Amino acid sequence: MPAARGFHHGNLRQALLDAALGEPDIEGLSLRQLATGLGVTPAAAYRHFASREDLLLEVARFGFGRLESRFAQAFGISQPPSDAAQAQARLHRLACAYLQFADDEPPLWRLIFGPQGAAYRTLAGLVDRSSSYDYLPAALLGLHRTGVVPHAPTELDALFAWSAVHGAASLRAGRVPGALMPLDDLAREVAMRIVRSLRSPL
Amino acid sequence: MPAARGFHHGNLRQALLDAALGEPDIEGLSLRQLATGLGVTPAAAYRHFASREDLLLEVARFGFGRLESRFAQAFGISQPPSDAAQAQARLHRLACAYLQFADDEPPLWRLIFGPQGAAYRTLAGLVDRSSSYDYLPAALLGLHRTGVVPHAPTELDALFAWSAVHGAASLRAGRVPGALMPLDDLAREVAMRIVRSLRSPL
DNA sequence: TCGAAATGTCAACAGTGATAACATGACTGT
DNA sequence: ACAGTCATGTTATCACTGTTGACATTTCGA
Repeated sequence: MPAARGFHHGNLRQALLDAALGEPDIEGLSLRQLATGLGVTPAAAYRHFASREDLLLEVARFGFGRLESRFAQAFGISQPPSDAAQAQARLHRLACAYLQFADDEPPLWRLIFGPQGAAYRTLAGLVDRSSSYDYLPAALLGLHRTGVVPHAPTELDALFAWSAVHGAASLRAGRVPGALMPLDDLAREVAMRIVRSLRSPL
Repeated sequence: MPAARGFHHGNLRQALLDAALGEPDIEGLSLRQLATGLGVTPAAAYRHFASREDLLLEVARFGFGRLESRFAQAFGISQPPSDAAQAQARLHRLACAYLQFADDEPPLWRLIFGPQGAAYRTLAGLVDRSSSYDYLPAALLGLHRTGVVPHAPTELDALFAWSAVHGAASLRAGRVPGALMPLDDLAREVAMRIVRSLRSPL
């Protein structure tokens, strides 16, 4: 258990993580710059992280936590929605949270969902056992329970919904022109169409 | 105009591009390794590319061309579909092409749609004026013309469709468990739900 | 044929991740 | 209070990277 302030620098580990979080291009950061920027020798970083990759993995882990807490807050109290409007609002909030994360913290977004993101996610064991998987299906189930949607949503329905939201966030993060509308509008349009895809007959 | 075979190596430029295409991690490639692997001095590469980034940009340009040609082939003859089934098949083929590209050439996919992808796309000026933008809207329009969909699809409809397909491809490329079904099935499910989202009332 | 342009080599620079050997601050048990 | 041990830092160094400038050679056109 590291003391609140060590001797030379005082929890350098956290300082490195914080500095990494402040970097505009996390994947491209330089350990040496980070260390010297903190007034410490490059080699000092290796007392706290086995490698550069290890640092990035830790940052990714933190980023996932942040995303998941956004989800949790957007999901709201886990009581089943009593109202159709409530159920739809919940889905809308989830879409907003996803998009907002991409908007608020592009470096973290790129780190997590970028090319190496898959590696980070699996190495950190963070997606497969993450409850992030569960928010969307739960929201869809709420739509069914409140009568918005006739059939109980399947796993494929959830995957489709996730694809749509994730895709929208990706296009937005990628500055694709069409996706650069006010965030709330985009979220609403996406959520609305997900609902439509679920209640269309056959 | 470079001769088919130069003197020392013979069109080194193309050889470098080809070698880069064969690399498992294009963004992370080493110019020196690439050059020495081709039996040539590192500095030689700079006779053909201003920088490493310039090489990657060229590769990205090529990759976009490949993706677009897949789209073109999937779209098929540009005659308006006479049949509802034809219109739906066209959308399905487009989804397949997108997913297949992600499946067939992960390195290119990551390069193009990864974190720096936006930079490459804009620097290369390849997305904004690319006809890749037009295939999906055209396919949706075909759905309307053949009576599959009641209303003429809007730009937002096209954006949503793109998000769904792109998101599915991203999740698949990211090895998200749910997306690892046979490609054809995934494409079918996604295309079907896009259609549903379009023909649902209100 | 001869000069210019294209294309390569060589040598060097600064910057990077990483490691081994060493130094020192800070805690811990007696 | 002291001695020892561990945690944490420094120094020096390695191999590797992108990039550049000065030089060499090959090819091609006037």
